[in-house]
Amino acid sequence: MSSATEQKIIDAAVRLFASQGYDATSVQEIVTAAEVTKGALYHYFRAKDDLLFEIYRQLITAQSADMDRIIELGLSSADTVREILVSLVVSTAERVDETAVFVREMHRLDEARMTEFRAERRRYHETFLGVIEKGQADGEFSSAVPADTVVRIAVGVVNQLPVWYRPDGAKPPARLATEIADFVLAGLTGS
Amino acid sequence: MSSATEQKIIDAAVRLFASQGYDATSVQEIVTAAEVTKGALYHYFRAKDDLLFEIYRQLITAQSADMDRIIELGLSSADTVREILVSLVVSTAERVDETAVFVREMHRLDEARMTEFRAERRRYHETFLGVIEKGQADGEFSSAVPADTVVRIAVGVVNQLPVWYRPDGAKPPARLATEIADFVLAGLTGS
DNA sequence: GTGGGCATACCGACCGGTCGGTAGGGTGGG
DNA sequence: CCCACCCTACCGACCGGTCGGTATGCCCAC
Repeated sequence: MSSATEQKIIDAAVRLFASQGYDATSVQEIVTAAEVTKGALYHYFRAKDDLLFEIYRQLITAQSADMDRIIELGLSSADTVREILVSLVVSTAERVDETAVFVREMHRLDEARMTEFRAERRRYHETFLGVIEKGQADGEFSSAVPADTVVRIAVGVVNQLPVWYRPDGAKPPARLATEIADFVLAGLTGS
Repeated sequence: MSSATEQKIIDAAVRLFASQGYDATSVQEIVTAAEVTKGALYHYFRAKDDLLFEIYRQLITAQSADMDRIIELGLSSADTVREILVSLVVSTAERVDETAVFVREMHRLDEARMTEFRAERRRYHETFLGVIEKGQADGEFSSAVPADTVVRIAVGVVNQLPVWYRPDGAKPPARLATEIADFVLAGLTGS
């Protein structure tokens, strides 16, 4: 449960962190943008980096839930991979700022949170990896390229999306998602 | 021409920026790590962010030169793409720290340098794009997926490489490069 | 002797975080 | 019904400390 004030602060923080970076954004800037005061911020958050962690948590939770939901559908390997990629690209496009912050400032987490976060990311990777390896074992995918490299490539594109994606660009997110999925599947099934 | 002191400063800066981030690294830390003093740093650089720009410049210059050299060989489209990818992956693996800094702190450049940098990156992208489009026009590659998406995917993997690549990992850079190139080429030629 | 290559001491701005205080809505004893 | 009490949400001036940058001068190679 998060109050309206709390969400306003997070929204402002995401926007500012994405455009200027975490360290370059002062707490004062955040509260000014959120139209609250420092007192309010430190009432809800113990420290500035709690904001970062909260942003990550929201993002990872949503992505993991998406993937789990898709896998449970029990589609073919190819369709599962396609759905995972499409949902990942579309949801990332909807949250470019969060993703940009996440990619750039991840390393600023403290030890404990970094460990927790790495575990969650590892789980995500290995689930995705499992889907591809199953497809290769079934003969549905080519085994020419190792599954872990394919996962790296897929995750790589998505994480770089904030660098070039513009909401007002020529290609809508769904189109981009389809193109990326097509390419990855062509690489998996071809040759 | 850069003096030994100048290069020591840049090397130390790259290492520290990569592990802690630009803002979280103080000028004092840099000069201590480089075993020089602030006087020396401000003798060679006008400001802290000159260091950033110098790091980018060295990276982009090297990559552009690599690509130009490969294109001049006049290989087939497939071999040209393969060589570009292999050289990109290998040289990025050799410069993980520089790439990590580049990806994470790029947005901190001031207006003028950002414009200059964007022009250089654009040139790189369009050259790569041209190679792929030529292959598609010749019928050597499939046109199923637009060339610009392929470029985005390729550059995306490389830029995310610092996140997961470890020099002491199981796969040597050349192996990784081959796998990535195989996958991209499978996507380009298949289906 | 003079200028490039530094060293050292220092400045002012700014930042994250604190802390004493307040406004206002709920609530329970009389 | 009401008022004393309290508690949550919030305010904003302020502090210790750090940081990028500068001013000044030494020193040695030419």
